[in-house]
Amino acid sequence: MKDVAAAAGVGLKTVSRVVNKESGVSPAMAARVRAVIDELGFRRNDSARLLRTGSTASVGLVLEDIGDPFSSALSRGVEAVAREHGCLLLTGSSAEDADRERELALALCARRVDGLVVVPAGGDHEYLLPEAASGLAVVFLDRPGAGIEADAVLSDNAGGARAGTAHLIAHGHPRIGFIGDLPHIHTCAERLRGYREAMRAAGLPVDERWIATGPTDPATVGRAVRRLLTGGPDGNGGPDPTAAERAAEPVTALFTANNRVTLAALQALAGLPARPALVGFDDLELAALLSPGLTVVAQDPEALGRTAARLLFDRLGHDTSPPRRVELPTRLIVRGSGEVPPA
Amino acid sequence: MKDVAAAAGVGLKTVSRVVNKESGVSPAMAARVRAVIDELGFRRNDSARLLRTGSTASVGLVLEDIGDPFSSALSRGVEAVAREHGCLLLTGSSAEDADRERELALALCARRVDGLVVVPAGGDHEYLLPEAASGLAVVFLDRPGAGIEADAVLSDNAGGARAGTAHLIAHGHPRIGFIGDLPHIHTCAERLRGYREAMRAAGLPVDERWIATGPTDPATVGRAVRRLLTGGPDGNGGPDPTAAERAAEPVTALFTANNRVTLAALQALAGLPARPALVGFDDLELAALLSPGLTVVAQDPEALGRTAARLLFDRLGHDTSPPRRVELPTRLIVRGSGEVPPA
DNA sequence: GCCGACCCTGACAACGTTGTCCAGCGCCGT
DNA sequence: ACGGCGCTGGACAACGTTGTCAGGGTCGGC
Repeated sequence: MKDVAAAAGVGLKTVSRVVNKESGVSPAMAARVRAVIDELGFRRNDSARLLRTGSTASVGLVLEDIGDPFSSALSRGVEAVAREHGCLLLTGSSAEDADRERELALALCARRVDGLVVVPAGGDHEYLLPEAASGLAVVFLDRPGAGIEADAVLSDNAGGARAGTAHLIAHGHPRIGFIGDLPHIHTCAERLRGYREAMRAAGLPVDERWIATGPTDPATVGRAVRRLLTGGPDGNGGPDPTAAERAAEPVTALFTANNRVTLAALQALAGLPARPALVGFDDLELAALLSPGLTVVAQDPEALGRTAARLLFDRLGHDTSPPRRVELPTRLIVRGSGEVPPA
Repeated sequence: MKDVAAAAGVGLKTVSRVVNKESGVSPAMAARVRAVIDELGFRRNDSARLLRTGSTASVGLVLEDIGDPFSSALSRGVEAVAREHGCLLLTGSSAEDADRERELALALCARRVDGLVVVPAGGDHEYLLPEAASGLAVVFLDRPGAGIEADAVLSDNAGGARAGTAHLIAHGHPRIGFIGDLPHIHTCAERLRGYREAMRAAGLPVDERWIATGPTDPATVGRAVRRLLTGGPDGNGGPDPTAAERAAEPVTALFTANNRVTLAALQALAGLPARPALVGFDDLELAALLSPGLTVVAQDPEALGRTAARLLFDRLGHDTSPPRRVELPTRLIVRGSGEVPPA
C-alpha cells in the first residue's frame, strides 16, 4: 500500500480510503489510485486489517467428516447463510476425534474467526470458555455441546427414530434390530431412546441383543446385520457369558441409525434373495431407486446448517438472550420397504 | 500477551518464547508463564503472527459445489495432506460461478494463504497472476486453469469416457446417447471427446441429436433422457428448424457424463419397466445395490485431492520446475448394466 | 578471589492497515 | 472582498506479535 501511495504520489491514508470505498476522495484521485492498484496488482492484507479493526468477517465450521454427504449438506447450508452476510467460511473436519476437534476449533480461534459452528466430536467443550468470554459466538450443530452454555441446533432424533420404529411395528414386526453408531454419540443415544420408546409404546419387549452399537465400517456393520438376523450370540464378551452365548430370537426388521450404517447394512444384505424390512435414519440419494424402495427418516441437513448459521449471526448481532436449543423435525419418507411382510 | 507478561511479572518476549516453545527459557519460568496463560485463557493471535512472520500455515481450497459428494471427496483428500503438513485448510465453494470463484479465491489471498487449490468454474484465471507473482502457489484440480501457468491435476476424462462408451458398444449398442454438463466445462468437453473417439473407433456414426449438454438439474436431464430414448426433436431451437424437427433414431443406451447427470437420469428412468443400458462417469455410493447394478467409470476423487495437495506443498517447498499436468487414470467398474441386451 | 563466558531476560522496532486529528484550500454568503 | 465553513489529503499512533540486540546474572575456571 505504501508502494501504491508512492507510485500514485498520494498519501498512504488516501489509498486506504480508496480501498475501503470511504467517502471523501475526489473521483479523479480515486480513479488514479485505482489504476495504480491494478497496475501493481495490489491486494489489501486482511490480516493487518483484522489486527487493526478487530473484526474478520469470517466464521469457522468444524465438521465431523468433511467427506460424509451429511456433513457436505450441513456445510452447504452454513455457507449459504455466511455468504449472505458477506462472511468467509473456514471449514475443517475433526474425523470424529475429540482432540482433533479441539485443535481445529482453537486453530480457527487463533485466526480470530468471529463465530464458530461446531459439530461436536468430543464430549467436553470447556476449552471454548475463554474464547467465548472474549467474544466468540458458538453454535453447536447436530449434537449438543457440553461444558459451555451455547446454542444448539439438532434434529428431532428421538422422535424420528420413534416414527421409523413405529412404522416397522405397524407393519407387523415384533422383533426389530437397532444398529447404530458409537453409543456415546448423542445422536445415536437419542435415536436408540426413540427406538426403545416406540417398542415400549407398542408393548413389545426389547432384547438387548437386538441392539448393536459400534464403529460404522462396513465389516462391523455387516457382522451385526448377520448376527441380528440369525440370532447368534452378541459377541460383546459381556460379564454374563452364558447369556451372551444363548442365542437371541432373530429379528425380522432392522432400524439403522444413520446413513453410513444404512449403506453398510444394505451392502451386507445385497446377497440375500429378499431384503428384510429396513428403515434408515438419513435419506440416501438413491434410496428411491432401490427395489424395494427404502423407507427412511429424513433430516434436512441443509436446513440444519442454515438454522445454525442464522443463530450464529444473530449472536454476532449482539443477541444476548439465553442459549436456545432448536430442534428441527424429521420426516418419515415411506418408500415401501415397510410393506415387505414379516418373516 | 502483554497482560500475561504483566501478570507473570516477566517481559513480553519471554512470554512469546514460551508460546513458541523456543529454547532459552528456564523450565521454572516457562511453567510460571504457562500457568498464567491457562489462567487468563490467553490464545496467540495468529493474524498478528502472520503479519510479523509472513507465513500463515494455511492453504485455500476453492470447490465447485461443497455439497456435491465428488467435491467432498476431493476436499477430504486435500485436507488429509494439508493436515500432514500441519496446515489449516480454508474451503469455499464457487457454485459453478466464475465471479464467485474469483471473489472467493481473492478473499483467500487477502487472508494470505500460502497456497491455493482451485477447481475452476470460470475460464480465465489471469486474476491470479499478481498473487502468483508475489509468491502464491496455485494448483488446479479436476479442470485445468487458463491464463496462468500452473500445475493441474486431472482425471483421464477422455480415456474414461472412451472406455465407458466402448463398453456399451461391445454390448451391441450402435446408437448411444451422451448427456453431459454445460459444454464449456472442460471435463464435459473431454468426456464428449472420448465418447466421439470410441464411436469413431468402432466405425459408428454419431447423430448430433444424440448429444445433450446443459444444466444438470433433474428436470432438464429428465427431458433429455426422454428425448434421446424416443428420438424426438432436439429442442435446442437451432438455426436449422427442419433438421431439428426431424426425428432422430432413438438411442438404445446412455452415457451420462457425471454423477449428477447419472443420478438424474436414473430418477427419470425409474418408472420404466426395464432400465435401458446406462454407463455413468463417477461412481455412486449405491451403484452396486441397484438392480441391475450400475456400470460406471470411476474416478478416485480423494486421490485427485491428495495429488493436488502434494503438488502444492512441493511448490511451497520451493520446487520451481516447470508446471506439470498430472492425469490420474480412471477405472471401468462393470456391474452388469451393460449386459442388458440392446432393444 | 577475580574474570570471562554463557545463558537467560527484556527493551525496541517493524510487519500493513486503519482511526484520529489537523492543515490547507476552495467556495459561498454577506 | 473577506471571513467562515466544509471538504480533501496527510502525518501519526496503535493493533499483537516476533526478530534483533544488548544487558545482567550466575557459575566455573584459573
